[in-house]
Amino acid sequence: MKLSEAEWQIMNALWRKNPATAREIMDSLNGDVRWAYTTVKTMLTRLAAKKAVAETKRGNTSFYTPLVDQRNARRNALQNVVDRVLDGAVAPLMSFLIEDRKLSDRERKELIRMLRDADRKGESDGRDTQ
Amino acid sequence: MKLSEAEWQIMNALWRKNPATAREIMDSLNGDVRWAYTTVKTMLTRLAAKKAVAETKRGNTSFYTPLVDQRNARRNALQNVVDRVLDGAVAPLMSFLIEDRKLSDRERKELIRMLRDADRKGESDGRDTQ
DNA sequence: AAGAATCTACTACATTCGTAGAAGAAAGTC
DNA sequence: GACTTTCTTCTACGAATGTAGTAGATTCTT
Repeated sequence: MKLSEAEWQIMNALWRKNPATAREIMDSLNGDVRWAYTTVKTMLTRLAAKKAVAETKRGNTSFYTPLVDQRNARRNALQNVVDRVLDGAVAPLMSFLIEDRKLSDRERKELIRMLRDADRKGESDGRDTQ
Repeated sequence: MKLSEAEWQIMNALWRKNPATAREIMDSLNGDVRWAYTTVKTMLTRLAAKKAVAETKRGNTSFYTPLVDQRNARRNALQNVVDRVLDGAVAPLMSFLIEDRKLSDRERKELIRMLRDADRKGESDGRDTQ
């Protein structure tokens, strides 16, 4: 499942509120996105065509629901970025997280904790993906 | 500077070997990419048009050089992914790194170290971006 | 019920993207 | 020098993307 940037906007709105009508989605789009109602409808129709969302009618109004799992979709997108953009390396992802200071103290500490856990696990089964 | 997926392939090849001719780039493209020579040329022409690469002629052959900084280009791309795909959150980036086990033991340990450093820094200036 | 507001389905249209092919010029090979 | 290989520049072309407009059907409002 490959989504365009505009489609991600819609999906993110839908994941936030589900199910939702086209208008609700339009209203909950992120700040810098200002689309005509019919633009939103077009995107939804396209997403329905590629089975990324389901469309259910009640009265003359359609309600939309995501059919793809958010976590999964994101993982695929990230993997794609690693492959295509980062040329397969995850190191740039780490520097992005750390050097570009996208993390709050809380996030940083949480990440350290998660890593320690993974570290313990990694040692026990001795895996080394690199 | 916005690059398409195909353009990333070219740029990554160019960053690996710089300067390079169209044929060298073609030959050093990543495994799953098999483009006709003229396809590579087309991409290079387009990249030159958008000032992402410079083209210099020697004899009847062009040599190409990246004009955009790799680190920078990647950072922008990642920021864009965070904004559009991850809806502004970095948490999914962390789980991707950790849960999807993209890290070798070495990378994991390195990451922990980097985080500790950043952590110390974060404490001293008391910043908390979240 | 008449008019206003809202929905839907269809159509549109310029750009960008992926992916070359053709034809002619230049260079390498024997 | 003739033939082969390789480069370059131009042109092409369908699919995907971003971004709606129109017109007709429905529903709400008073």
